[in-house]
Amino acid sequence: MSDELTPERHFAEDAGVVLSGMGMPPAFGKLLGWLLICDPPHQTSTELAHALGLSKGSVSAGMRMLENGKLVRRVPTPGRRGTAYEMTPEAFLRAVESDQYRVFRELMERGLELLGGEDAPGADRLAYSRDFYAFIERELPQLVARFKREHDTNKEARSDG
Amino acid sequence: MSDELTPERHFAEDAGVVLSGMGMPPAFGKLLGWLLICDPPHQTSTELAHALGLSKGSVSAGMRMLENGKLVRRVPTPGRRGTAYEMTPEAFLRAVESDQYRVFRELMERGLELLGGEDAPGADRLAYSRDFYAFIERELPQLVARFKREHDTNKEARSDG
DNA sequence: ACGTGAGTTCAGAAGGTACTGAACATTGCG
DNA sequence: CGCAATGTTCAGTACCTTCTGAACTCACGT
Repeated sequence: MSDELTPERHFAEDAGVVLSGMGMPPAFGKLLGWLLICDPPHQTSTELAHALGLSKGSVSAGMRMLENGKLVRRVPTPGRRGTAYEMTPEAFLRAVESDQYRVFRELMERGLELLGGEDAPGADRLAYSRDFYAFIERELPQLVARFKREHDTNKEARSDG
Repeated sequence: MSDELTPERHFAEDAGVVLSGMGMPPAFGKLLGWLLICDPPHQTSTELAHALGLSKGSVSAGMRMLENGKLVRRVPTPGRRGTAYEMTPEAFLRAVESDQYRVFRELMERGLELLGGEDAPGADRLAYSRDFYAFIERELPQLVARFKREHDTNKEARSDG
């Protein structure tokens, strides 16, 4: 590992701090941050470990998490040794669409069952919150789709101009 | 603390598990879950501690966090001793609108600066992600507003019918 | 003004989690 | 087939966070 702090490395460390503040392991955030800006975009585990000063074990665990979340994918490395990864182009879109809202909605569904249904005394706030998360869960994918559409449109406009 | 597991208590414990899985202290989730369904809706610290089997210290810390996040507010308790809290009616709406997306966007702005601007080599993915979070940050409040509108409309329709 | 109950703060303990490093497995190349 | 390098697993460690319990402060009511 190099001890000098390149801008890339600096950003990866920042990402580690932010993500760990959200309950993820720091190494997870560092890997994600690095993969967001590294050149070339695909990196092997060894390269990642070296670039970020992490042990092979940490990289292995972190990459497994990233793969599970579909934030990263393996890329074939013909000729070269080892497995390389790169960030999914729409990693962050997926992260936002992800099931964090579903988890909340399900929690509240369970709560409504425990209380004895929507009309049970004291269930009004719970039902309202459940409705809200169901709404978000339903609408967010559409919002993301709209971003993609609008962004592509802008890109075309720029290259036309 | 009572050791029996009422439905309300059970739900609060569930909420503690879910929230702690998201990087929040378990006590924070328990308090939030309890306040979402308790009857009456306003509860003093002592009542909360008793209901959830938490120490006064934990309740104090947890309620401070909830207050900071504007998820809970103090309610005046004329006559009675102590401070009572109740959940903000739109607590979860606020939680979704909250600044988690801003944090990401700012992280990526910082990254772009470190790399030397939007056109720096390797900055394309970062710029795209930044655009995305900026978009979400902009649109989510509108989505939440739409939920409120539609929900109110539905309520009127129900009470009219 | 005093006493009582409520809330905050803080030090210490307990528990949990992430990281490391070494042993093991696996894959590609000579 | 063996060598070398890569990736995985796992036990141990170090760290960090949360919770408790006690001491303290504060405010109300009598």
